[in-house]
Amino acid sequence: MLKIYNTLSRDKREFIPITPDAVRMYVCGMTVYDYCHLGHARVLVVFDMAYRWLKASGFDVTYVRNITDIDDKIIRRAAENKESIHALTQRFIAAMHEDADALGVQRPDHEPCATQYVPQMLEMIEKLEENGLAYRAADGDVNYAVRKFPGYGNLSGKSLEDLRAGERVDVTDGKNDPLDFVLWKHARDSESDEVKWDSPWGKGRPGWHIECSAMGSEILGKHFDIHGGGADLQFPHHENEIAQSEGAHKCRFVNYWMHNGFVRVDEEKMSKSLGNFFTIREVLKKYDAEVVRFFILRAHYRSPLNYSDMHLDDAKGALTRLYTALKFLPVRPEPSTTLRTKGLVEGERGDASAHATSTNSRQASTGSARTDLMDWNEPHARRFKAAMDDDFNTPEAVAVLFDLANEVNRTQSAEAASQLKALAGVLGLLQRDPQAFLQGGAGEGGFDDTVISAQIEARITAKKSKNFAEADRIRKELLETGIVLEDSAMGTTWRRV
RNA sequence: GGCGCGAUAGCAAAGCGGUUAUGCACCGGAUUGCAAAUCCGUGAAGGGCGGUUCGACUCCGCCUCGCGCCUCCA
Repeated sequence: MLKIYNTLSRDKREFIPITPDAVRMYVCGMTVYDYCHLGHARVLVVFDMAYRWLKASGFDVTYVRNITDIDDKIIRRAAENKESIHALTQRFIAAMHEDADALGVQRPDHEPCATQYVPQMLEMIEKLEENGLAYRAADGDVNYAVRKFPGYGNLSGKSLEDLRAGERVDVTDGKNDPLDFVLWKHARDSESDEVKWDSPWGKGRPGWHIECSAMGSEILGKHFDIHGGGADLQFPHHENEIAQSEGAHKCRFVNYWMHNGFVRVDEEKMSKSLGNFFTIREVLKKYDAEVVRFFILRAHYRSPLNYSDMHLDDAKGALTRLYTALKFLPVRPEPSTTLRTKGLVEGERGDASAHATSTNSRQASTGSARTDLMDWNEPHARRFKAAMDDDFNTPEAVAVLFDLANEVNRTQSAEAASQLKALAGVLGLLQRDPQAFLQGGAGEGGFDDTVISAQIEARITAKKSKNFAEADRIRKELLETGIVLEDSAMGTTWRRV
């Protein structure tokens, strides 16, 4: 039984989908005007993990992660760069995909761009107007009348009074209440036609919050299961989404709200305004993408995650241990063809759901494709599943991986090795050829493979003639370039530090 | 100021009212020509003060400290 911590109820509860066996999930994605940083990487990886686990648990998942391709910062940046909005956003959407792909993030089922859903947004704003929740301000903007929505503040645990008491809310422009937010921004003369859309309220462009409400309901329906995003979106963004969606549709919007914790640098939130951010691609120059993914998954998604080279080094060492366990062992064949992949996915689904629905008969009929690949009754798998079902407790799940690695090293069991690879695969980890990972490294200079092989041969010759001084010299020389040699019964292998 | 989250061994990070988390580092042993890797073993913890309990790292209260949201932010 999967339990999810729901920000709305502030506790962990059993996950019950609206439609049996199906999950509809929406996650707030990126505003594309710059490269993604590690904070974005965390959202990508965390919800990819949730997506994978839901699928592995037998749910038919529809995952939507939007792209904000129109907003103040985009407009400003495009102007600075003297390029079109479209050129700018396309560039950074491509960059985002590169980064996400590198991190092993599966593409969502839908990746809608805000600019493609303006009609739906207009429709929603009109509904809000009809329902008496939106009004046209003197400056031409259309605003949401927050005080007219009774549940405002429920998600973030704030009351309107508390919010008003805060001195940080600007009392400006045409808002009836300082807490009201913009649904539709009127066009300014200075702005290019590229950011102007026709509307019943004249030319303009959508406010930020409306896009998620409109795209969510358009693609997933008015009421869906899971909505996620970074913890900083809890207020006001998600609070406003609720007000918009429930205000327009007059029905419940989302059942489970999930928020991931921040990435920090020196115990401070990584953010653009603080300037303490590292872009994904920057980090990937120094660390293997899988190390970064492992680093993220090794912490619980709701906890803060401190970034530093030291921690990445630590993660690399840990992942190395896992891959080392798989180094000499044959694991079951990779699903390389599409048919095979399809079979795997379906089997995964059926198998896990059979397990999830405990002891019924589905197991026999659906387990076949996957049974040889994954035995969910195996003790490690059970522990892994229990951990993941407990609000996606990946640190615990990863601990199971290490216990399995120990068993592999101890028993040299191909079954254990296969199980290790299969369970790790559920997290999007450990799917590469171990040698490729161990010998990969950042590839900053040093010897190439042929030189290394030659050196290893030379060392073996030296060892045979008991010339240990020479053998040690070669080993030391390689070590200085970051190559570690490991002798074993199977011969000498090497890896990069 | 309002609201919320957190404090676990040298570092990182989980579960759990009583029984080894896990990874890295450390120490001892096995293995190795020596290493590395691996295995076995030891050591190392729960911010402070109270309370509940036969028993608390785990529940409750208070305090201290840290972080976050209240403005764009993943």
